[in-house]
Amino acid sequence: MTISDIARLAGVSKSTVSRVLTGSTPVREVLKSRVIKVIKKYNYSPNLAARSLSLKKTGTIGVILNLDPDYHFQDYVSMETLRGISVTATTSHIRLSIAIGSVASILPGIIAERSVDGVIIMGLRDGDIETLSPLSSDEVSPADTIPILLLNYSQEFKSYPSVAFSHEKDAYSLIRYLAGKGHKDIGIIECSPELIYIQNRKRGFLNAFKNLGMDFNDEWDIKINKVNENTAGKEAADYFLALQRRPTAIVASSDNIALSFMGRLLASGVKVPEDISIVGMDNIPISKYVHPALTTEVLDGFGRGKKACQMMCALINSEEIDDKHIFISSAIVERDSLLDIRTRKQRVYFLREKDGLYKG
Amino acid sequence: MTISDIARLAGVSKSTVSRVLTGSTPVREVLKSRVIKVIKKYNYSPNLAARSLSLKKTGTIGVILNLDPDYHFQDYVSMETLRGISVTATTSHIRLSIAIGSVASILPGIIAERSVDGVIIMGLRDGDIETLSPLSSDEVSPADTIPILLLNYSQEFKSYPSVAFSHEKDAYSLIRYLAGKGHKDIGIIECSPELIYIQNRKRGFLNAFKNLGMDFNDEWDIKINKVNENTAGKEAADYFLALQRRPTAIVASSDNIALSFMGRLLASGVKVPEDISIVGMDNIPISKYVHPALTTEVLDGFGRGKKACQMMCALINSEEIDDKHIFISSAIVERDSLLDIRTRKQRVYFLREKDGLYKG
DNA sequence: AATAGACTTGAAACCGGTTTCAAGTCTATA
DNA sequence: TATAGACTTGAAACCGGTTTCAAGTCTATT
Repeated sequence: MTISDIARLAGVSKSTVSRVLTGSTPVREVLKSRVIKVIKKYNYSPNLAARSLSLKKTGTIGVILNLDPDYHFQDYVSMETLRGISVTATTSHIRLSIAIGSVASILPGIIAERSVDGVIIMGLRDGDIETLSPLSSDEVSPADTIPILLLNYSQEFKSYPSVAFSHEKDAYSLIRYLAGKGHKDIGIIECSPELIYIQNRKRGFLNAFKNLGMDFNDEWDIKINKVNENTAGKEAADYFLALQRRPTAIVASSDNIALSFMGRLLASGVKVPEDISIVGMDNIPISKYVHPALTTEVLDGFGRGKKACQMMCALINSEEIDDKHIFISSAIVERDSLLDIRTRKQRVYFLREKDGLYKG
Repeated sequence: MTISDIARLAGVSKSTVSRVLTGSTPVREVLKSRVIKVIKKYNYSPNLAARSLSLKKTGTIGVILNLDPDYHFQDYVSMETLRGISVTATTSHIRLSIAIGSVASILPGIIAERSVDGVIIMGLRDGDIETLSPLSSDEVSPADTIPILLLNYSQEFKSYPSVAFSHEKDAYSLIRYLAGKGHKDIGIIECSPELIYIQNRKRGFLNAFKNLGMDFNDEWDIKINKVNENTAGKEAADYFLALQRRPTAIVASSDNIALSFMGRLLASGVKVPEDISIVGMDNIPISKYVHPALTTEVLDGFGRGKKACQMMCALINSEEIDDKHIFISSAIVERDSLLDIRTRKQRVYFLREKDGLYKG
């Protein structure tokens, strides 16, 4: 079923059918309704390839998950982001093309073949900047390139628009929050310290320590280069268990690390939160239901995806955008794995349905 | 940069450039190398829309995640499946277009606009069959439709090819395995009993009980209609805690349920596995690292995705396929949440790196 | 040396839409 | 009633590829 078939069946030219479809030019009511009837009858929808070719627009957004494709997704927040993008795209009748793998291997191809109108990149790393730069150099005419939107922010990438979590600010708030609960001795688990967001968080932590007049003990900052977050938690636990003097609270760079860290501590007879408080990040669903329930930072992945999709649509339509860089700030949800060491009271959380959020 | 530009720059006709690109017809070496040089120089790649229009093939596979888009992804295995599809597609130079939402609202559109060469549907439900059937009726000419591949299997859908887990057989094996550990009193948590795979599992369970001469106690079969698996676990725990006589082992329909169920039991002072053994399903990464480590059924999501992508490619190319229905069987990984009640010995698992698998 | 057959190549048609352009129709005004 | 201007519509060009078809060139055989 093509536009010519519809035209023939409705007794008009294909130009007229096209005008009815796009609404670009008014069509007499009598013809219009005749065309619509035929379209409905045969459930006709214009061929995407033909339309894209003519309009020089594909109606598709590309999403690159810049991950090692050989490893599991373990990343709840990324999946929530994807869901946010998808739901928003669907309501705008925009298609989504996704690819998992390195930006370097994926991006040049999709730009050359013009299969999408814009690209959203998740999880860009420092080294990947070299892949992007030739695309925005002076040699390339603007017509030969497409908008690129990043889902993380760094100084190095700041020429590209972004929708990212405000990790630095959030990390600062978290330390202030813990200090408010009486914690002065705070440890940090940094998993994959080469990741940009881990570095941003680190800056926030250090700033908070400095401004709050707290010591930052290097011995309590463990860096783990592990893709598998679960063994990272175990490794970190073994490290802290071996120390003479331990922090009263430990901040992990994800809930997965926090949970496996906590599992290992519990198995070793350490009491959480009585001996050590634990704070995670991500608010993965299970974190609310483990025992003790995990105190964690809530990252609104869905919101990030939604904003990203909206911003990408604006970029594609060359609309004015207010902010080139949008930041999504986190909240802290306090559950049982955190002890207030001034009162030595732990919250009894497990049965509650609703989380009380603290926005820093 | 278009094919005509390349042709002009190389001093040949665009037919010749096309022949160099597709390899459809031999081209003299001298011209060929001239064309290739120009293509390389300008990093040219044919426009996807134009190519699709001409070839009547998009080189794209559609994936529909038939989920309520308003709810979180919580499904590790589905994400692993997506990863399997993606990795396999990428190596075959095939694009992936994904959509999250109901089949009914998504499928007719993508078929009408011909934006993909085939569709893989995840999580089809019983009611959705009505959306599919008009597409395969006699009224529709074969040229107007595209291959559809399902990622779950049911009697009702069996006219469609599928790549699915062998839930019925696996459930049977699991009961036999538990019986081998001395468990005669086994409970079941069925979350969302309207789902096809839950029904398939149920059949396997019942068959096993019957064939092994074990009683199936209806009181120990709790059905929970909850989208949120975590509250489901809590609810199930409350139910079993209130019973006079409890089973010695409980099988949950996912790790998430098992973990929140276990969390609730532990918080109530019940010992796992001494009082109750727990078995999950999915083998989500964290299940290996909680305390006690969860015994669970391993579903090879990645493998399912890989097979699905391969099968879809075969369907698109109208190749002969050996089996219309491919089944991926699970394995059991035994960790600490399961007690052998003949010896009353629990395995000490937590520190082990490698899982010992049992294939039923 | 003539000719059949294989090989190579470019022109033109085609895929299915959108849009420009020009022609035809209708209405309003002088 | 003649004519300007607005409105409606179809023909044709175009988007950027692939493929058919026919013509030209080259080699091999008689």
